[in-house]
Amino acid sequence: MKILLIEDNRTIGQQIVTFLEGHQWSVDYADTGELGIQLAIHDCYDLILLDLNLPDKDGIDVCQTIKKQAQTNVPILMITARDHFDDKAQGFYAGADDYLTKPFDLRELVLRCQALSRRQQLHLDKQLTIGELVIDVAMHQACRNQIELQLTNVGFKILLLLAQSFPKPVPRSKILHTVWGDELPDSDALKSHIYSLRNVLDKPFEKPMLKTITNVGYQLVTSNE
Amino acid sequence: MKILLIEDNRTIGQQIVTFLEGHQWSVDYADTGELGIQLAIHDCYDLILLDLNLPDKDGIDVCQTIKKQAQTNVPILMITARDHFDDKAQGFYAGADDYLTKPFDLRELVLRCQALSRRQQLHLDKQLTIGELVIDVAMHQACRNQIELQLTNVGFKILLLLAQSFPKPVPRSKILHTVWGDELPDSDALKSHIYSLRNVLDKPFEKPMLKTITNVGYQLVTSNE
DNA sequence: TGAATTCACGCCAATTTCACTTTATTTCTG
DNA sequence: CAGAAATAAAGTGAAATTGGCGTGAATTCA
Repeated sequence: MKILLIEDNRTIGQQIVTFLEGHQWSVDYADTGELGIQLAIHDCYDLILLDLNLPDKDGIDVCQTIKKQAQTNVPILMITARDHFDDKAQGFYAGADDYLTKPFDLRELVLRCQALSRRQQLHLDKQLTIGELVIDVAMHQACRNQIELQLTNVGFKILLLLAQSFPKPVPRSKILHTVWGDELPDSDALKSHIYSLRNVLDKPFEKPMLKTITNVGYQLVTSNE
Repeated sequence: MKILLIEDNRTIGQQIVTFLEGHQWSVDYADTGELGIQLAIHDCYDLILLDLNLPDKDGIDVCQTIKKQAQTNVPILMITARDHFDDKAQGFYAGADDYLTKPFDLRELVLRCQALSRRQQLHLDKQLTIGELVIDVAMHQACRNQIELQLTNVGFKILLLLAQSFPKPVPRSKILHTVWGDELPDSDALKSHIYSLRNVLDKPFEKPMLKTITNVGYQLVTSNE
């Protein structure tokens, strides 16, 4: 899971980052609202932790801007010392998905992060069916028309991501992050993987399912289009 | 919104039901875990409020059973007096989407209900509708009269901007800036893109939607004008 | 040794440019 | 104050250009 933490207090920020990284999550850290917005819009995160009390910008504005401009529907968990009803109301109206008041138990933060991300990726251990394509996550296996696809590891990851986002297209950057995490390959390896994925997913069949959206990314489509 | 409340204490239950119904939500009420499970499985709710302290069954079990057997992936908000971390952890591991400890402000319950249902709704795509034109940002797709428009990347950007500003006209300079940023094309490329945008958006249809405002820019219009 | 990655080449669609036509707006003149 | 002429703005469509992406072989990695 890839998380963005927006928090001006570096001591608290570091503490949270350390704790979350202990859970095998990759955490980016922004100490100003402006930086937070930039990162949120240009990268793809699974979750954003937002402290409302920022020096340069109002946290509520930051939340609204991100919700409006981010490419994906990323959940936002607000962290703040303010615990009056009006503050919470303002936060939720601005689009927050959860609201935690300081001081809090770091372990509870983790629980709520998990709950939010779980909701995002609902169908993780079930069987996914997209048209004539069936993906079994647990079995690490995919079939099209009952014929098993001979996928490589990366190929499977890409296909799974595309299937989970179906019918929405997945931006290139999102695929890169999901497959390679923070350490992106130097050159464009994704292209080659898409190519070989097409060889097993599309080549042997009538109609292609993997569609390119120029300048954006890729998308799974079913025959009726 | 259709909500199921599972709560054994009838006084508290009635209080919550009344308050939620005041928000124009329809609330079903179950005072035992068994009844709650039955209702949750056979009806479709947008949200389930579950008190953990039930007489006949453990609330955690109820939560797990519902998550497992319900047809839809309905969000569950747990309500309980238990405030310890272990309790919360148990609740979240059982699949809870949010966790509220008694006593709580009923208005906060409403906020959290809204946040949960909103997140659920977001999975359905947000669409912009202007007259007979429908734009789906996530799908990167636009339809007029149910007919998909074959837009280029730039064409889509322009149309989206026009739609977002509807019914106001958008000045040329704004379009240029949105599509090309700071590095504007040397000659007047926008003219050509408007031309080709008209070819797909207006040509195949009865009435044009893309109107020129001389010396200013362009504007989307609906037929009744 | 098979999978992952890099690289170079080439195609093609999207974009840009340009020359020309049409339409709108202003200015000029009887 | 017409109505014509001049000027500016926008539309049209084809040709030129670019950049993104597909392709498959070569290379590295694990």
